[in-house]
Amino acid sequence: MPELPEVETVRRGLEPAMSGQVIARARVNRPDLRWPFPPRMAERLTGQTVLRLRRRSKYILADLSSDETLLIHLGMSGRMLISGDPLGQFVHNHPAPEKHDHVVLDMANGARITFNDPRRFGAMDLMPTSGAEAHPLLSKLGPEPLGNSFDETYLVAALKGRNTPVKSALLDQRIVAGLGNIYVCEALFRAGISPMRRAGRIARTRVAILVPVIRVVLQDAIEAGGSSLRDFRQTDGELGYFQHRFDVYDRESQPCRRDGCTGTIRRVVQSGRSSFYCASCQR
DNA sequence: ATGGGGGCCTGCCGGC
DNA sequence: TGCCGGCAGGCCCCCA
Repeated sequence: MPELPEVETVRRGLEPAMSGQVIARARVNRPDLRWPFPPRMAERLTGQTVLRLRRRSKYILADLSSDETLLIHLGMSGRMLISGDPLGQFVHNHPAPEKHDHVVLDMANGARITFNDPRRFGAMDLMPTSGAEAHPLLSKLGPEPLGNSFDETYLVAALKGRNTPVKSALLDQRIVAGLGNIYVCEALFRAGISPMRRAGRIARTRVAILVPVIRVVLQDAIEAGGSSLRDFRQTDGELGYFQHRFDVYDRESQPCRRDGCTGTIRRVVQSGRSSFYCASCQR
């Protein structure tokens, strides 16, 4: 579900409750999500201090005082909700447990972090902090789209010779890590590039436009607290609101929002996923 | 190597 | 009101 902006929103939401704080008790309510949890996960979490919370692509990484790192992926429907009174600013107590509450972390500061994931496409794992980037889920990821190494030169080279539609190429996490269906659609609209265009056949000048466009879309979405369509919630349960700013995603048959364009947003299916675009604006 | 499709799960929504 | 098919923001794996 959550793409880079949603994961970053969750990471930022977790920071005040978790960063620098001790996990007093970890409860693991089932043996697996998408994959089995690592052995003795609850014991390995209990008593550890969370040194810091990082994000890589759509993964949250919690570095622990045990020199292990907890990897968290929200899959399609995963939520990390905070309850309790970590900073003395909330009056409510922990809510009643809900179906699909799979992992619960009680922090020594009184905060409770609940991982809820109905579809169980999410994941958690533990690995040594040193060499975490070698984890099988992380080792093949491409550059961070908000990082310095993602630039025109890189993207031109990465798309070169690719016959696949640019839509599929930008969803490929080995090319750039963190984009999903929504933000690829939105970025291609802002760049005026058709999702069906072959990745290797985009003029360099247009790839040069695409790079900053991707960055700005993601930054705009982070500032808006992500997009909430069906499942996504921030750590306080609030909705993000970037969905109100979509130009094309989920806007089939609605008018194009670009000034002066009289086109209509269309939906096509590309490798099993919906693409939304304006055929007048995007070539 | 590259590209496309299936499958994993549950929940929700629209149509009948 | 109830049932059923279709669909969903991700990602791994297999096949051609």
